[in-house]
Amino acid sequence: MDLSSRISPAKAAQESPLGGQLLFVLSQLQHQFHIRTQAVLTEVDLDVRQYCALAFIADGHTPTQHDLAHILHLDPSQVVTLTKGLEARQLLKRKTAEQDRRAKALAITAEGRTLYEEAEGLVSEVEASLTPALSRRDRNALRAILHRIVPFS
Amino acid sequence: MDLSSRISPAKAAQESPLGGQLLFVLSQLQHQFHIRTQAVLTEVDLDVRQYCALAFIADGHTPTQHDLAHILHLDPSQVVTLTKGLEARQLLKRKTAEQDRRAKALAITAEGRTLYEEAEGLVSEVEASLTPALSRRDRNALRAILHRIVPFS
DNA sequence: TATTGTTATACTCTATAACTATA
DNA sequence: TATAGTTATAGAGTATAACAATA
Repeated sequence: MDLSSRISPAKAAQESPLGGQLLFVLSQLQHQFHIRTQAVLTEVDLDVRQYCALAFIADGHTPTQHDLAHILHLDPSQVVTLTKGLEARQLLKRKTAEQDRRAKALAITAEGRTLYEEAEGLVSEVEASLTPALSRRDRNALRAILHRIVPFS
Repeated sequence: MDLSSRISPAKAAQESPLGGQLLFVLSQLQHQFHIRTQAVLTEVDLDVRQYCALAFIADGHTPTQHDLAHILHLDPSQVVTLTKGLEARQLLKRKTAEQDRRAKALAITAEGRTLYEEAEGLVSEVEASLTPALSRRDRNALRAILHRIVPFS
């Protein structure tokens, strides 16, 4: 079989019409971030979803489960499992919100913050390793561009 | 309840540690592209996956199912369903590859190309609508940056 | 009457194993 | 002996419906 006539699938994709579309490029990039982040987070026994939940509350603000479901695009029923799991490990607390006794206010614990900071270091390394061609300034510029495209939703 | 003291979940996420991380920003952006593309593609009765498969072969090259599985990060068994569905609609042909009779060479049909071109127009509109703050030149620059980060995998 | 969270469950999607044909 | 594709099925992940408590 004439191997020399076959280019790699990756190169073929890049050169095909698919390779020029943001839909695809973003999907590929996001996929790389996800699997590589998932891999490093095993070191702190977290998955990407748990990490994002901790990152969301790491600055000390206390959103509800509903808020978390909204920003992570999860069903509220999935957030129950997610937050209970983190609470069982003492990484966050779920306390009845005083303004609305139906809601649970999510608050990070001291242990949660410590673990988050360790995890954040690992995730930063992934970010750096996936953007080797970019300086720190370039990475910040990219972040700004991406924010400008969709100012969250 | 004091609504004025509660900011929106989206704004809270943007201002939280989460909002500064490429992992999250890319995930959000990719999610927007996916759901909005999925929505417009109903007009041509395609989903995002089918669209990507057609885009991959739209330039006339004839990858195998294995190649398609690789670039779309799908299990080979899923590609069977995907490609058979498109073949049943005469949008592509699966013919035994002459160099390797185990493999199926995927080739777009005339009808497939016509439908793809229509779909591509719809997807371009989504891209434009999601990047309103960017000129066409800026969008190309972004594509280039993203390609530079991860030159496919 | 609507909303938050919760549970149980149905549903969908993905991964696995076993197989055929070919290399 | 390994690989491409295929099928059936197991497993994981997600969405739905019904409910309790609160607004």
